[in-house]
Amino acid sequence: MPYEPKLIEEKWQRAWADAKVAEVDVAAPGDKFYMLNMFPYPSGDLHVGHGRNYILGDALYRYLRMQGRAALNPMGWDAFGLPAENAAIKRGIHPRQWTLSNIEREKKQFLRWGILYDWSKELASCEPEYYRWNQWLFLKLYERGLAYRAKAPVNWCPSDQTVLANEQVIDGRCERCSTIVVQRDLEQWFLKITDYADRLDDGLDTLEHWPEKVKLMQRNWIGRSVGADVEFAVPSLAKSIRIFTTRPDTIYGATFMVLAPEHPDVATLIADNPDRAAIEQWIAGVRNQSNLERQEAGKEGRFTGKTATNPFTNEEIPIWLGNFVLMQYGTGAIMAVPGHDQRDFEFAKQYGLPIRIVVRPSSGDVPNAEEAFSAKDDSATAINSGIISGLTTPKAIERIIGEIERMGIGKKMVRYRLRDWLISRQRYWGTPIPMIYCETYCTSSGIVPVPEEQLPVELPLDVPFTGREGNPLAKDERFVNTTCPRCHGPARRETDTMDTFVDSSWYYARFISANDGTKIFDSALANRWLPVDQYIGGIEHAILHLLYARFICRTLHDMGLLNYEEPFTRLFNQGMITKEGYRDAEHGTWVAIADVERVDGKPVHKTTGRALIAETSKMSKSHFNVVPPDELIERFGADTERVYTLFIAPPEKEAEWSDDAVNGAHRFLGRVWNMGEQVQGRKQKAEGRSGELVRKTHQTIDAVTRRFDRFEFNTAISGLMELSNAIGDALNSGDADSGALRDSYTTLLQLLHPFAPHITEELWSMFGNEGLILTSSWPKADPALMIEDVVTIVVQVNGKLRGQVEVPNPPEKEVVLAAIRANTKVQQWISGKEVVKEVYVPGKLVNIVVKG
RNA sequence: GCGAAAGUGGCGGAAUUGGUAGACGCGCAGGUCUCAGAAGCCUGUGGUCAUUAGACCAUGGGGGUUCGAUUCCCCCCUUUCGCACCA
Repeated sequence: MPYEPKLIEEKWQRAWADAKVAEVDVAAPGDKFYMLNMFPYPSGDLHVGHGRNYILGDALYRYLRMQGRAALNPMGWDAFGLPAENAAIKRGIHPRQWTLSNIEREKKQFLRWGILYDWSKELASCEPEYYRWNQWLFLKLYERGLAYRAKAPVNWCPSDQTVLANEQVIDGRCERCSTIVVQRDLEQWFLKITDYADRLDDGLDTLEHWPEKVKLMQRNWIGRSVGADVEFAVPSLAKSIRIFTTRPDTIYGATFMVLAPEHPDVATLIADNPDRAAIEQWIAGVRNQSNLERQEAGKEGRFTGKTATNPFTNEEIPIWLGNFVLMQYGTGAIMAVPGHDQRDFEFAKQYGLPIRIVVRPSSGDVPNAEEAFSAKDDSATAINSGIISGLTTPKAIERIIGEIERMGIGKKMVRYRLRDWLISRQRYWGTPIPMIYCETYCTSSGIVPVPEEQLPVELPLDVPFTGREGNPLAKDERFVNTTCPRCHGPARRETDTMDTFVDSSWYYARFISANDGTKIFDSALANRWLPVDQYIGGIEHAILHLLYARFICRTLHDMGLLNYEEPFTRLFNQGMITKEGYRDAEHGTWVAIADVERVDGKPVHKTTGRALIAETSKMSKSHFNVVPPDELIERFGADTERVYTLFIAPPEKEAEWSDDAVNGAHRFLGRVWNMGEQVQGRKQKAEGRSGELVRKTHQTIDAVTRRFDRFEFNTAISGLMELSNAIGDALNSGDADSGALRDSYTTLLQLLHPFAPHITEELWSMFGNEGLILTSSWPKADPALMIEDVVTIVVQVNGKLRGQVEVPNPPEKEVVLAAIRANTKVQQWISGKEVVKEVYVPGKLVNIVVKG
């Protein structure tokens, strides 16, 4: 019978589903292993690039099962978000309907791939059963002072009438309509992640099994800087301005001060300046610029007309305003040390401000006219710096901070680049923020939280989607108008919804109690099953999602709901799948494959004849380079796609999809299939000649197991190909008896099962085995059976390969050297020469060093 | 600009601690089966020279350490990714 995946794959998918093999009773005892693929946004069609993530997770899941672990592998849907709303506007489908039908489609795709999830714990963040706990979490954060409302400059799209997240701003424009994004001051809800900056930074050190790259990205994002706050007196106004610096040791070189144009003291400073009107106009111009425009404008500044006193040199230094100083970082004011900061240097050059050298690099080189010496050089020394002259940089910093604190003008300070998390979205398809504004102001702010027992604040479903006028929620009077829970007077509901990153910051815990309508999750169970032992997902979530999840996990810890601070013990980031696509050589627009033809071997557009260039990039609809799994599965089967996907490259690396190379994986499975019948048909004994096959089998068990543990799926599969080749050789040569062949072959099936689950279940049952191969035990390698009878010792002369000798295992030095003396080829290379040295690496090689 | 990772055949990629470079697969070539093709199956396949035996060269480039370097150290080049006026 030929290998026809179509005839067997559905059958086993049904068998696994009927047996509910992946369902886990979280209350039952067992050697738990919680693995999790990042839950996807249900966008509709999945392609083979998406498949990589889930296929490798499923391979791991099946391996763990066979190892006897109580493996939990749940799946859900990150179901709120912008595309659903856009679909509603464009095509008149309700976001909920659009989302649910996408979920249905994607779920079918998972089934077709043969992926096993515990669907009894399925969740979707757009359902009230889920988002009511999102709201509950928000209330708890509010109670603890971790959720607050404040006016803040935000990205505002004037066309879509909404706030945009930073990641929705592409090159200064709205990702949806390409309108230039402007900064606007709006009242928004924030979560106080900055309170946890230190703990989030410190926690990274405990994450041994996270990729260094991700930890580094998070560290940079948090941007912890140790320095000092220092007050500079402004004598003419009888006040002082506070600056933050990481290099207080250069304070003797501070020859001017620069404030952000938004700095609150600016108005006072320029109040009596004759050029006040012009300066104010300049400030207004800067404030109106987008961040992008502001940076592209280059460094610009204005003199306020006032001076501050450098507390160490006692000089009066001018106070400037500068577009390169950010109000959101530090105190919005800096002491400028143009001798040792490149930015200050450029500004000083531009406006003719004095530059003073106060640090000598350890190399002794004096700074040149082109740049400031700002490198981190721990052995540089302070010069022209009064009390700290002669001290190395670290010592000088310590000393000067001591002096600043003694003088009472400042103190050591740690600051972060990280900002508080803005979670308000003027969008419909998200979790309503459970807050009420009392119109009679029964509280001082008028803000009253929705009482817990009134949750969930449900998203009304029958709202019109017209597109251009902002959030439909704000227009729904039935939703907006309510009564104050405190004073029962008239009140209005908050109409902003939450950033969907809130939904995904705690879902991993909800899976444990997915169907519990009484609480967010059961703490005892969560503490047993969490943290997640293995988290799998894309590198694109290296910062935001993972940082938010680590933050929320800590707040849940502080509420006493969880007894650990890090949600994910091990993290794995799979690489992207890429494929060649075509774009117009001139305009760069992507062209559908159907419109490409080759003329003289060069790609051109079929109808316009324009020249095209081939370019390999991330698989995506807009690049017209997606490979849909359906056709592939129809032709080769899901097992082939799975094996190819994992064989293509190491899983963490980017990999280019090749339609040709898929054949190789299919051929391999075809050979395994055909061998099954041959192995079964083989009856005779070939006595005592099975050693080699047995050895290869146990070596393969050992190698594949080790490679699995290290996520080296590509080499695990190549090892299985080697074993299958060895079985094929044994069949052809008749060198192994039927028992050894059977053992070796069924071992191959078990080792192959995590990669190719359907074909291996089929062959396993064909061999008359009881039960599923999935629930069989992972083979164990017997080290005694792995040992070779004979080992090959490599002989080098002066480090060059000159021959090899075979000796019985374990090799003895005397025997090896005797064999080498008997080897004429090797002797030719050393005869007549003086042997200086013989290096013997036991069991591996001999290197003979000769002279002359 | 700062930071990180990576450069190995025509291609994807292998190579425990420094110890036979190129496993496994794709592609290609030859053969076999077939009326023919497809699919199988078998053999070969880094480069140069040589009829062969074999020799030399070869892991981005250049140096170094070592009996021995894809692997360790220094310099340079290229590519990819992240951050980007964060004081």
